[in-house]
Amino acid sequence: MQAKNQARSTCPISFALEIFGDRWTLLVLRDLLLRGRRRYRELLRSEEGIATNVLADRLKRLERRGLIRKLRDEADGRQFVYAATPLAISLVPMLIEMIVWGARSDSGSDVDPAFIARFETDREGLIAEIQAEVRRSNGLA
Amino acid sequence: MQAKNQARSTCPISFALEIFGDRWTLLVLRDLLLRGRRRYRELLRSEEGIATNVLADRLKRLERRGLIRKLRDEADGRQFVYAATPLAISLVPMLIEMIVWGARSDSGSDVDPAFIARFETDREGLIAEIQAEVRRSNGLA
DNA sequence: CTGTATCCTTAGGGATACTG
DNA sequence: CAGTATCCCTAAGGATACAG
Repeated sequence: MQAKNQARSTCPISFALEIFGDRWTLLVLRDLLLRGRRRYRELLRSEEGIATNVLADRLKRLERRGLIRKLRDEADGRQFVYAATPLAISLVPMLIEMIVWGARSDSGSDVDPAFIARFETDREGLIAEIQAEVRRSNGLA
Repeated sequence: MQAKNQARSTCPISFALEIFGDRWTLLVLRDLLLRGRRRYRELLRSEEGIATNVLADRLKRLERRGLIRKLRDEADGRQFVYAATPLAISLVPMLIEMIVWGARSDSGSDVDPAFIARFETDREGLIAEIQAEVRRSNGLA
């Protein structure tokens, strides 16, 4: 008896939603990919106030799905860090589009205008830079 | 006493998730924006099998949020159609990125390779074309 | 520090019957 | 056709105490 979720469709959006179609997963990925948070406690203290059990659950799911890996901190062997895999890093373009959409749609958002300007004029470069930064910080694990 | 959801953050991703951070909303938007489904019954018979009450609820939320409008069908005054607003249409780039990510990540997805090829070589054109098609079909309401 | 374990409550959502 | 209205049940998720 294989794990049978819920009648998997062949639609890629449906597939994506299986991974981050909930209220918390994408916020964790945001913190990992765009805010350089790599430790449990860092992820825990995000503005939205995720609960400890929920965070633990999301980290496990993301690891099972191959979006993150849990590594021992090289600087301090007693600590752990979560590193984004290439699969997660390839999600950056979508996250950027979501940020830009949200920033344009919500007057109450606090996105740096320089970020939007950069997006308008050099989308590819912006994405490449963010992805490079994640890879770099992964290397420093 | 204003409607107070849940400690709104100023993050645009958080904002976006308030609108479509669940298992169904984005599928409805997919059908409206990318599959030309405009009627209740059309939206209802998507492969994922949304329940009638859930669909009705999502359509109301989307209308309240300004992503769709419910219009009388001009061809048949007794029927209704749901039309994507510019706000929803501006979500197309993000949806496209999600599709491409899902298609690349899921071997079981059934995305047309020609779609991916077009994305690789002419992303802007592809997006513009899809958006134009939605606007056109809205005009025909 | 990095989580587990519990408890408890609510929202989400499937099934289905029904209505204008 | 285009939804409403229920019923019912489970999964999601807060709060908090505890553990390695």
